[in-house]
Amino acid sequence: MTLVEELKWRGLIKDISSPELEEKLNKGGLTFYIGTDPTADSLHVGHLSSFLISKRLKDAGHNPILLVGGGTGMIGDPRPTTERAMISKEEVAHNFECLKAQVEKIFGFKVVNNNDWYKDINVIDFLRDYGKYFNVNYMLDKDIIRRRLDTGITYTEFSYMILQALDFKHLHEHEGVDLQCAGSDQWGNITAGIDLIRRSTGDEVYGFTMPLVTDSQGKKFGKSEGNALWLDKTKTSSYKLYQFFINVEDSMVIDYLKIYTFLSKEEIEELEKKNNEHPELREAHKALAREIITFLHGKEEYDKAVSLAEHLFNNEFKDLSKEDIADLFDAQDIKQVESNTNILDLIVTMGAASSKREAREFLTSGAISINGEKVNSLDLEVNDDMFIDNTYIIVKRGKKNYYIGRK
RNA sequence: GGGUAGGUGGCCGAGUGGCUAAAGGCGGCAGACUGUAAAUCUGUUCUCAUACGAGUACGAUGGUUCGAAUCCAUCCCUGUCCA
Repeated sequence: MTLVEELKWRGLIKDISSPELEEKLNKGGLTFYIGTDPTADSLHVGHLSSFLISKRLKDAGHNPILLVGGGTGMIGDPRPTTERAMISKEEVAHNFECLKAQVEKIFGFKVVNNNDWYKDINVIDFLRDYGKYFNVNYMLDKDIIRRRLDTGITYTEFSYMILQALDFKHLHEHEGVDLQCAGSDQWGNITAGIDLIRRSTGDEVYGFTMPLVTDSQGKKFGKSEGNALWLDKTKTSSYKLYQFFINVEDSMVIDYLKIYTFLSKEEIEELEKKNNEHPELREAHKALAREIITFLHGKEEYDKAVSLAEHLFNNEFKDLSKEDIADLFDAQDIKQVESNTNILDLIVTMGAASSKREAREFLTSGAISINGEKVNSLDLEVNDDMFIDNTYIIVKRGKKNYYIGRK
């Protein structure tokens, strides 16, 4: 299977700038880049699919560069709906440092910052050297701009595509970059860069995008309870990642294996078969969680997540020692609590409910368990006997939300 | 600058003086059923409160009124048309 055939099989190619790119991809030796803006201090699962492409291309003999947009991050890539809130320069700088460190650690690729070349371009040069290559009619024709015309878009965000085109050109001239890949929402920005380079230098460069990863409802994939799943394990524990992937819908799990893992076609087809015959075993889900967590955080973190899940879902934690619990849970997830308090207060201080009123609601609807036993009583007093190994107390809300308290 | 249509709870969207903490849908949370799946059904969903009640809220500020998301004034923002 050639690289392009594999990428297509995995469902990773949506738009491709020209047919000749396929040949070049199969041949190897291209220098390419992929970019992201420092809008937060960590990448999240939503970024993962397109970042993994850089790994696939690298393994096939291409040379990756990761651009973290310290400059573009201060402008804001237009979203389809509304204007972005601006991020302070200090925050962008901070986020940049975090992302750089993270990306180097996980992917091990060279990281560049577009602010390094923007800072020497003044307004007049910008308008003369780059602005002249962009007809406003051309810009208005881009899908993302058109969608914003009825809700409004500021000049700042309107200019974003010029900056990204400029990035492509800079990297083409200074780093030998001939290819840009990204998520499909970036297609307009990529083609803007290809056009700029062709018109200003005559060189032919390429781009391709991958489809947005969604769930079966067509919604963006990669959020748990509405929150992003961060690739920084101090922000999202391996256990949470494990839970997320193990709970993926059956109908999507094979697609996700193709997108998010490096398992071979044969291995994935084998898992597909198992998934069809015995979905309740969730072999495919387990493989998905295993591959991703091991890639991101290592085997040890993965084993820890599995062990924790087994204990929790088999209700085995009563026999655990305090050392086991301290080992299984991340210290950041353990809340300090006091004995001899009312159950309502306990639930609130542990974060399982946001107010006493809500805590009451959960208790009366049978959503709360303590150390594996359902609690309905509103006026239960929490005493020393309820702490495992006289140290920890485990509150469960709903089916799979666990909260750990330490005395 | 002028005309015009708008700005409602996380989102969409009804509501044109009291019965409105504000219909309905989506999303979220919880329960049942399951396989920690999907689908379905049920409850819940501004904040606080042991369900009494209180506080905040319909772009902003002021006003009319016993009473305003609803009327008036000024301002801000968005679309759209004209210049």
